[in-house]
Amino acid sequence: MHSDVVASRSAEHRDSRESRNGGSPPDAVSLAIIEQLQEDGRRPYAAIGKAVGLSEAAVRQRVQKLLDQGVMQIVAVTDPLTVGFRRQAMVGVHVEGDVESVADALTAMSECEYVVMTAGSFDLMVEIVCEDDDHLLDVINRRIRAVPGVRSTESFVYLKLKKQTYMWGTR
Amino acid sequence: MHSDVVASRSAEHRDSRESRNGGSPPDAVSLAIIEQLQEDGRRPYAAIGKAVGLSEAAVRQRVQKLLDQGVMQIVAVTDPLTVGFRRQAMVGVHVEGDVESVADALTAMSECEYVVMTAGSFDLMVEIVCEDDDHLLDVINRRIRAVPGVRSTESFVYLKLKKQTYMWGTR
DNA sequence: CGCCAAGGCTGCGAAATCCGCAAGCATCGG
DNA sequence: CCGATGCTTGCGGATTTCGCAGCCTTGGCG
Repeated sequence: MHSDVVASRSAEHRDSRESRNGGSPPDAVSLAIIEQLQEDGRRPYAAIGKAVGLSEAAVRQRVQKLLDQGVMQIVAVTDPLTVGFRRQAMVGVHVEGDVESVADALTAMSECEYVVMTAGSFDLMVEIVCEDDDHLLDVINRRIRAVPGVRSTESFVYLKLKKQTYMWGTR
Repeated sequence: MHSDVVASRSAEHRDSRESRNGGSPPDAVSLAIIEQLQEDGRRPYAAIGKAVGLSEAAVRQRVQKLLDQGVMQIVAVTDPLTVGFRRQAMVGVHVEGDVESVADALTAMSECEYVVMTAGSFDLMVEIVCEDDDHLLDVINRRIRAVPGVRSTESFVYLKLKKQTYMWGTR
C-alpha cells in the first residue's frame, strides 16, 4: 500500500505542476496499460502488449512516456504497520490566512505522507505516519501547530486500516 | 501465460488478516530492499543486490517472500485527476452500533479507495474517488448514508492534492 | 494536390535480466 | 551431532529489455 520512485524518472512528491493536467488524459489503451501495471508493477511488456493489443515495443514507449510525464509511478508499497510504524493519524487543520503556504510547510515534513487542500470544515487534511505515541505527539502538538497560519487541528488516530487500493482508472 | 491473474501475489485490498503483523517486521536488509523498490519498482535484482550488499539470488528470494507475505506490493500508482476522475473527497462517518460492519460495507464499494477506523470525533474516515459531482453526490448521499449504522457524515471535497508519497520505512 | 516532418507502431537482433537448480558454507537450536 | 535456514557462487536456458531501422498515418503548408 504505498510506494514511490526513483532515479531518472523519480517524482518524490507531486505538487500542482505535475498533477495539473499537463495534457489530456491518457487514451483507452494507456488506461488499459495502467490497469495491467496496477495489478502487477513488474509485468513484462510483452504480456501487457498481448493483453491490450499492442506490440512489446509500443507498450514500452507508452509506459516510458507515462512515467516521464508523471502520470504514473511504479513503486513498492507497504503497510506501515508491518514495517515498524505504530501510529498513524489523519489530522484536520483549520487555517487562517493563506492555506497554500501552510500546505507547503506541511508538505516539507517527512512524517506527512499525504497533504490535501479541502473544502469543508477543515482547510487541510494531512495523513501522518509515526513510529510511536511520543513521535505522534511531537509532530501534531509541536511541529504542525507551530506552523504560522495554523489556527487549530483535530486528530483522528488510526485504529485499523480496512482498505487501501490503487485501482484508479480501472472501473 | 497470464491467465494466472488471480494467483499468487495479488492483494487487492488488505484487511486485518493480512496487515496484522503476521510476523516480526522485516530486518534491516529487507527494509533496504523495500527502499530500493520504493524508488523504482522495476529495478533489477542485481542492482538492488549491489546496493544492499546481497547476491542477486538472495534479493530475488527476499523480494518473493515479501510479496508472498503481503508485506509489500509492487504496483503502478497514478494521480486520479490525470486519469479522468474529477472529484475526490474525504468523508468522516459517525456510526452507531458496530463500526466494523459499517467499515466492511464501505470497503465493498469500488468508489471507496481508502477506509480506516479511527479514534476521535469520527468513527471512520473514507476517501472517495468519483468521476463528477453527480457521481460524488450519489455515493455520499445515497449509498454511504444508506448503510445501516451510519448516523451521519461530513464531507471534505478535495481542492488540490499537495503531496502523496510512498516512502515508509525509508526515514 | 503533393511534399515533408512528426508521432506512433512493428519487427528485429543483441544484450541484459530473470529464474530454477545444485553444491558448499555458516549459523542457530534442539 | 543433526536438521533447518539462509546466503553465496555458478550455471545454462528462457525471457525480457533495449536500441534501431523501417513503415504508415496524420497534419501542416506551399
